[in-house]
Amino acid sequence: MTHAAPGDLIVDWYAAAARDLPWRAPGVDAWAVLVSEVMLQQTPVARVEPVWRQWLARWPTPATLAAEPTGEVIRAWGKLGYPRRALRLQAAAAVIAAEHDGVVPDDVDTLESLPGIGSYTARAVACFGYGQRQPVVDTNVRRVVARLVHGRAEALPARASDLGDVAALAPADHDRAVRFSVAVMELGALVCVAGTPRCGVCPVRGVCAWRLAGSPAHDGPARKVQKFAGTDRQVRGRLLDVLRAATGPVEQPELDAVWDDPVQRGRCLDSLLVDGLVVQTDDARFALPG
DNA sequence: AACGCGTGGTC
DNA sequence: TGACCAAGCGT
Repeated sequence: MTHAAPGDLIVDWYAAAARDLPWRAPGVDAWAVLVSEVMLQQTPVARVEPVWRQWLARWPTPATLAAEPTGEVIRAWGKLGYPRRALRLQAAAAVIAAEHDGVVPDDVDTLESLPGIGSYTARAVACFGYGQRQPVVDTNVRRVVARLVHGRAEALPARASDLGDVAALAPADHDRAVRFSVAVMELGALVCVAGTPRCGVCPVRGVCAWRLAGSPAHDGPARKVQKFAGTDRQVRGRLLDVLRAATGPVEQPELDAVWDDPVQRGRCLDSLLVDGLVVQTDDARFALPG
């Protein structure tokens, strides 16, 4: 008797267990997929959903986003976090509009050359947006591969061989291989999670190298969790929050009120100016870019 | 290659 | 309750 390959088990599990997410609906185009993928970089699904709907209703094509004042784009990004992503997404839209006839490229290398689009996002767009057979490796997938294939408790740092590891798990059939790429991510997001994995409901528990090894604890160094309170990130967030809420340019004292330490405050405001998230007006006030 | 970059939910 | 976590990217 033959055993189903892990990739097939994961695809079949996905058919029954996948979340019903709007960017996975039939007819969602590559632009909508691209917007979702950039928003989902480090931001949870629940917070992305409403903003993604608003963006696609407002900017249904790359050209429409490219034509918008950047301040409006930053404002519409809202509190998704890491607002430089909004800047880069608009810059990518501008390249798509100017150099690709407004059509999101379907080639991984071309996608990867766009601002804010790296290895993960390029492959996600090619696979989810264009139905290509592509290994798509994010943190969830690296964790699944670490356990299922390598018998380790936690993901290793990203490395070039990740793509081959995932490709080796994919079913031979084209359509199933395409679905496998999203399915293995979903498995990592719902079952093979970072905290306590739900091995009892895992479709590949019987062939998982980590389980078969007795679920050994992670041996390497614990990865350090980044601080937030008191960091420049927090200060930048507060400064930008004031500017997003304002209808026009704001005076310096209004920004000074968000943080006591003038040195750190000044450094953060300057970095926002350097990033292009904030501009200074002729009369020395501050605003989102026009 | 390690680090900086936002925000809010969870246990 | 604060540590941990969430579909990365650029430098």
